[in-house]
Amino acid sequence: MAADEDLMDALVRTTFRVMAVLTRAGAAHDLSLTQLRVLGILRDRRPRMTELAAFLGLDKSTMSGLVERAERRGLMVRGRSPEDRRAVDVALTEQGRELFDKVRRDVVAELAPFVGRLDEAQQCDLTRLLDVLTAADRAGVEFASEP
Amino acid sequence: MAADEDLMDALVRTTFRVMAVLTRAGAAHDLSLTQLRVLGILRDRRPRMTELAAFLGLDKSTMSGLVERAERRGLMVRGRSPEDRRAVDVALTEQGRELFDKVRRDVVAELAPFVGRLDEAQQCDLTRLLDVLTAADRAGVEFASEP
DNA sequence: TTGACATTGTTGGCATTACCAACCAAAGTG
DNA sequence: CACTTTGGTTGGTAATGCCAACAATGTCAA
Repeated sequence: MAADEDLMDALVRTTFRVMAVLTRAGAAHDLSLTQLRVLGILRDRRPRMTELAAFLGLDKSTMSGLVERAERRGLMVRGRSPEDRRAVDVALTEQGRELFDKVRRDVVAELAPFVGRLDEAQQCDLTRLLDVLTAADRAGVEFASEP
Repeated sequence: MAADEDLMDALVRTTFRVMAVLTRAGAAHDLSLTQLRVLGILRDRRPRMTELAAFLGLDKSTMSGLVERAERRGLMVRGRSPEDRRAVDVALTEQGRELFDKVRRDVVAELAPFVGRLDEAQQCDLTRLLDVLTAADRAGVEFASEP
């Protein structure tokens, strides 16, 4: 059996498993996977709507609704850009940041049992391999702080 | 910085990246991520509705709609179980299997550039590490054929 | 055997996600 | 100043997913 296809299967399996963790952790705080991701992106950025949509691979109109609901919940704010009065900048509120950090802690706790199956050296190996895998196109996939 | 949190970040990043590939490959054939996953599960199983819902972590009623639409498209069939006349067995049709295989090929092609960044030895290492990570609870996360 | 209870799946109602097409407003271009 | 492009919103539709309520079976105790 081809090594690369085995790897792809493992990647897909892992993806679904991590997705389940993120979905559940988000849902515990009434956040969809997408909303959670938006919060993560906004954590260290202040993009405009179109940028955000491009990051996520979503339509502009989808972003409108997404941000609108999050704003109504007090998690984000929209403000017209000073430079370009058409553009809308999106930013986290303090409340949004706190909520994200809370969910992030839950995620870390839920992933711990899995990660704990590896010893420290293996963890480093795995991290490095995954970094290589996703290198050079990490745009828009940030969830956590920074490298 | 803690090795385990670095790893979790890498895992989440990878998850979003693979998810994007799966979503796009599915969408190219009018399949949502969830539907694609259902097809994958049915590939070597013939579960009843409740089992399927449990696999996916979804509500029974969600399954009803999901399977109903897939059946209307000719991808699956539902049949009352012979043993328990309340239960409904779900199975892939030939067409469903073909569609899944087609999408799977697309996914393999789209993942190839990423996987190709690793040499064969690294691929094996990564596969093994991911297998350890998701070991013992691979239920419901199968996408591809079999270990 | 019958009556209480549990399980299986469907239905209806709702909010969210996501797309597209159409639109307004602001910016850039000739 | 027209003309086009860009940035976002709105309205319409379909799909996803939850919950509560329900019908039909199955199970088990009295």
